[in-house]
Amino acid sequence: MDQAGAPDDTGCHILHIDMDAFYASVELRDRPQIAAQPVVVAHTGGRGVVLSANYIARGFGVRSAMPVTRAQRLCPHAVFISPRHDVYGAVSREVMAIFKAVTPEVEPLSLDEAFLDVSGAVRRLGPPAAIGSQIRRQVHGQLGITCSVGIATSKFVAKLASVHCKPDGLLVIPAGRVLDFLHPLPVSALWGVGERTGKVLARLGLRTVADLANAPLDTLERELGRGSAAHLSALAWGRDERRVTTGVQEKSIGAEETFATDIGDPDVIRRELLRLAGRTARGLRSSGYVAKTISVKLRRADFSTITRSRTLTEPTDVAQKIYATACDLYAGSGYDRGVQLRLVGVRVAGLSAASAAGTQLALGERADAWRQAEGAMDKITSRFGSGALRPGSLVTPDHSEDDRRS
DNA sequence: TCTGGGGTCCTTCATCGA
DNA sequence: TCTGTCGATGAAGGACCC
Repeated sequence: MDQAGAPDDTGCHILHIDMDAFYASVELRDRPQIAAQPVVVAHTGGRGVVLSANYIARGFGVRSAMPVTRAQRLCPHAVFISPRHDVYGAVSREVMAIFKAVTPEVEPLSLDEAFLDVSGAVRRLGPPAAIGSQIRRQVHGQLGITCSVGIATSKFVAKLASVHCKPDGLLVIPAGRVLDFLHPLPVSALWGVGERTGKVLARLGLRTVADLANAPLDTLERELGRGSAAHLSALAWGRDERRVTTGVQEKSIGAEETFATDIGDPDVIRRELLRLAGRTARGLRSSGYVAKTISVKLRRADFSTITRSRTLTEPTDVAQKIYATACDLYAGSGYDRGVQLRLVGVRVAGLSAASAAGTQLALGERADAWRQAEGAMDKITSRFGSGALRPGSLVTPDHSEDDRRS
């Protein structure tokens, strides 16, 4: 979908690069014998959803985030593959390395996409469109997968451009053509318009970005709140001042789990909280953070969800502390009286560098002992795998720790 | 149809201290 | 001393994204 002729990329220094059907493409690269078949990456045999589908499967109506059971009905002859997150992570690091060889101004958004500001690379590598083409060739040649590149004067328009030229395309939106490109699009194309906001806008008769751009701001404020109204109105006029930022700091770390079948037994729930607290604490330690606020998420069988949180007096990265707080919050929710749950989650926020918090942590001798013990466990699991060590309460005769997963 | 898991951001409400 | 106000902060929930 390359544009014919040389597009006018003057001033278009922002590139949005997005791998095409990333997980599925990696799987196809490693199994070329199924390249002509519909391929779906998902956890099967439970309550999983589709993580990625190749374009053949999409032709049957299969989409990301769709329940696996539905995907199986739509495309029963598809090849269903369990995800290999470690492989995707490794490919992602190679992709990001290619980007960083072009410019240090790289802002990863997820494993498979990033913004690049190439204003500093133009003199060395040529105009933005040429840089985009070079990156596409390099990703394909080096990694065997394809990507799409959107090029514009702002992040938001660059992102829409890459969506527009998928798969395996490159699209430049010249500075003077932004509104021509933007205004015919449906409002759902805007960042921040999901199912809920889409319904509100539809009720107001606003279907295209042009409709939204020309809507009275006070009406939008009344319906959506001041912040969202200003945000969407600015986007609808192509205004997006956000710069490409590198080294974005994480704000929270957590883990959650959906059970294969709903569970009401508080002992089982607490065991799950212990496991999730362990995963969360390991995430904190491997990133070098401690956290001050701990929250639990509890989702009932009918999908209604509550969260409960508590801020500690001192930050922690100790699983036992996170677990104890999570249990307290679970008890305080009243859900520990046999309420059937389909999901539990543990999340920590208010992150700060563990190195800066070291002296405070040492004040609690007991916490410090736990910390040292869990640090030793980290070393063992990093060497022998995550199954090598676990708290005694997670060892059951008939289940491995990870068998509970749907 | 039946909804994962990891996140961010925003809004609203309650509380507390000045 | 009492009351009202205001800003900061925390908690909770929801919408959204990939």
